[in-house]
Amino acid sequence: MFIKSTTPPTTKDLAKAAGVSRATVDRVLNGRDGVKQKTAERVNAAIRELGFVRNLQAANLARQRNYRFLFALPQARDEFVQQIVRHVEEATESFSADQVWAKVQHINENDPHSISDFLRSLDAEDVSGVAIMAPETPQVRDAIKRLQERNIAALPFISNQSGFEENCVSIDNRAAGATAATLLGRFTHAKSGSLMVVSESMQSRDSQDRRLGFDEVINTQFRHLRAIPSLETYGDAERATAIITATLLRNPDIVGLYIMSSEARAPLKAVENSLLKNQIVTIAHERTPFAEKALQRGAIDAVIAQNTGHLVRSAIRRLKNMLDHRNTLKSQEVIRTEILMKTNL
Amino acid sequence: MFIKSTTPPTTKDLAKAAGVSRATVDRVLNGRDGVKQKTAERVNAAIRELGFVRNLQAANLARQRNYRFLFALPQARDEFVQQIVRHVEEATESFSADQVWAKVQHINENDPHSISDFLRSLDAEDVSGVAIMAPETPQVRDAIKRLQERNIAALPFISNQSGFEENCVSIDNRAAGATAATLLGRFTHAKSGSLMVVSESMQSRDSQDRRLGFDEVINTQFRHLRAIPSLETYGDAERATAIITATLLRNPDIVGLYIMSSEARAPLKAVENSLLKNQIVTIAHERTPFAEKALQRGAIDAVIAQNTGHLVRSAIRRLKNMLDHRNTLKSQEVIRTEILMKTNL
DNA sequence: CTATAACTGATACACGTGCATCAAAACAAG
DNA sequence: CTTGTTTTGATGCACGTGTATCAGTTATAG
Repeated sequence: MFIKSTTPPTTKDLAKAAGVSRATVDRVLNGRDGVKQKTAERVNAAIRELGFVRNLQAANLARQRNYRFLFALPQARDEFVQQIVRHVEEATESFSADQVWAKVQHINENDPHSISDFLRSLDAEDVSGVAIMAPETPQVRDAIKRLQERNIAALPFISNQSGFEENCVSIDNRAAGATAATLLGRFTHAKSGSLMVVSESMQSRDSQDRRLGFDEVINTQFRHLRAIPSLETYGDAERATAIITATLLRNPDIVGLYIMSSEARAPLKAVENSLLKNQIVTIAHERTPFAEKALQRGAIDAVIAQNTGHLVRSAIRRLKNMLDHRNTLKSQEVIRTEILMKTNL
Repeated sequence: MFIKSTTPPTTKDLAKAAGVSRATVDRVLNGRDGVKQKTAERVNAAIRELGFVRNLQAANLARQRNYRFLFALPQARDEFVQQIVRHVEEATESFSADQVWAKVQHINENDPHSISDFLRSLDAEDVSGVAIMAPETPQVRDAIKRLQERNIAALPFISNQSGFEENCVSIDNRAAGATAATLLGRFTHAKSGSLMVVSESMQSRDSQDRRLGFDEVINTQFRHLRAIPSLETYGDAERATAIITATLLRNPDIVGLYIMSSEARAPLKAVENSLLKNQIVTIAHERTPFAEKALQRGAIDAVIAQNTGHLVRSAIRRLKNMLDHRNTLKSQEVIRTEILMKTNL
């Protein structure tokens, strides 16, 4: 149990223990200069000895710190983005008592130049940190680095930005693809057959990674199955219907479908209209309201997803930790690749 | 974006807006009496108008509040409990700057009387809240209620306690069982066969719920499979080996194994020593180091698990919210039934 | 040994809220 | 109207830390 009524040590206690004044303790704690090394060491020794931990509440109160975060999200308002928006709003409500606010700002994810301009326009007075969801480009990568120089915390969000592996909220897309492949392979009972892969675009690194993980598993563990080249919908429902219907006709041996993009509506409809609908095992991405319903009625067999709420809160915590100069608890912030079925919604 | 340099409204602003003094605002905010209804309403109107949110940091500082939480866990030191202990320690580290500490206290989970005694012995000066992991009994249920009366937050943790559905960190065991069944059913390619279910004990409600969900799915969706009665190990490795080996011999058509208890070691060994080892699809529970290794080498096909770290942090947040009188964000605290495979560890 | 620089201490106020006390004002009952 | 009660205001200190100023103390260089 806890030792009865012990209050945690304060800077006052520190000063007494180290035999210095509170002013000196303050200089050491906040890295101001003008302190002899020997004195600083005495203070640090006292910190270790007493197990002193700075009271963040009091510190933030004193320096009037508050946390204003921006989520820079794609303009495309697909269900996945909408989910994120919703969770940002939810989070801002539950965090407001802790002086944390978050807002969404839509950006043109395909115009790196405008993103970079936008990020440059931010003022540390207005926003303390930004979570950026945009494809990887040199401009954006640079802009992020420059933000950090101006004391604005910046965090690649969901989309990968190489060079920030250690400090970003991202998804292991390769694992996601591999998981989808495993499920497809094991759910399918056919002796042989083809697997259809549908994506919005294979340009993005996310899609490429997913496909990579997918092929890896199919080619090594399910050699009786054959993954055909990815179909690209370009976010166009009509095009999606057309190419999928055509592919189904051309490959009557299709036994599985992997929908990599978050918009599953059109691809699924095309399959459901075909004759094969009950014999095709379907795996989709992202937990959207549509995907949930499809799971319920059995049109989709499993969904690979990230917990969007968790993604958002994780980003907020990471941004906050960056500003507080404390290191993030790794295990807390690992974003799990979730598998959802009808039974564990 | 945020409005440039706006500071959130304070009680002072509230007082001015409502045309009363800070003392009156204080009386309203903290529910002290001696305020005319009409005045209180003026203050509340101002709160709504300004969007005032009490600064918890400042409030906690003023009232010297800190959060000391206790996790009352079973004495049995199986891998699952050990995981929880580890995460409690980890959490206490990352939360200490926010004046939150957590400790573990092992209790005899099978002696409701001693648990109740223990809970009664707690003093609000020492501990602000308790998360209790113990089987449901009237004594424990009562003790929890009495704790709350003494201003100690109490939270049924993982084990179900009926009557606290709305306010506990728990697992949907029925969904877990159903998910296991679905996976077993779909992973198994045999035309017919038996499924073996192994549990530590079928006494606990958790086990019963899991079995219920399991049977429900098998009996409706996989009628070519037959779930045989649960085998109980009573936590005894030798006994486990013996009964499982015997069952395997008696039922040569076994194609699937569902290990419901968190200790998968003995059951798995028994199966691996048998002749059928490669033909049996195995689903286990809880992400323990052993289970992870077994997944890697293919001895277990999937694991149904809760994210222990998330469980612990969720409990801490809930306890804190109870004391702060704010309501918990539902979506944040839903504990997902996770499916783990080799590819998404 | 002085003159200067580098360090340290003392002191005060701020942040937003909780809490307590006492006086002043408004109201109700007789 | 007086008396007593209820409601309100004014004021002050506390919590733990950040920040600033100025005086006082050492150390260092010349």
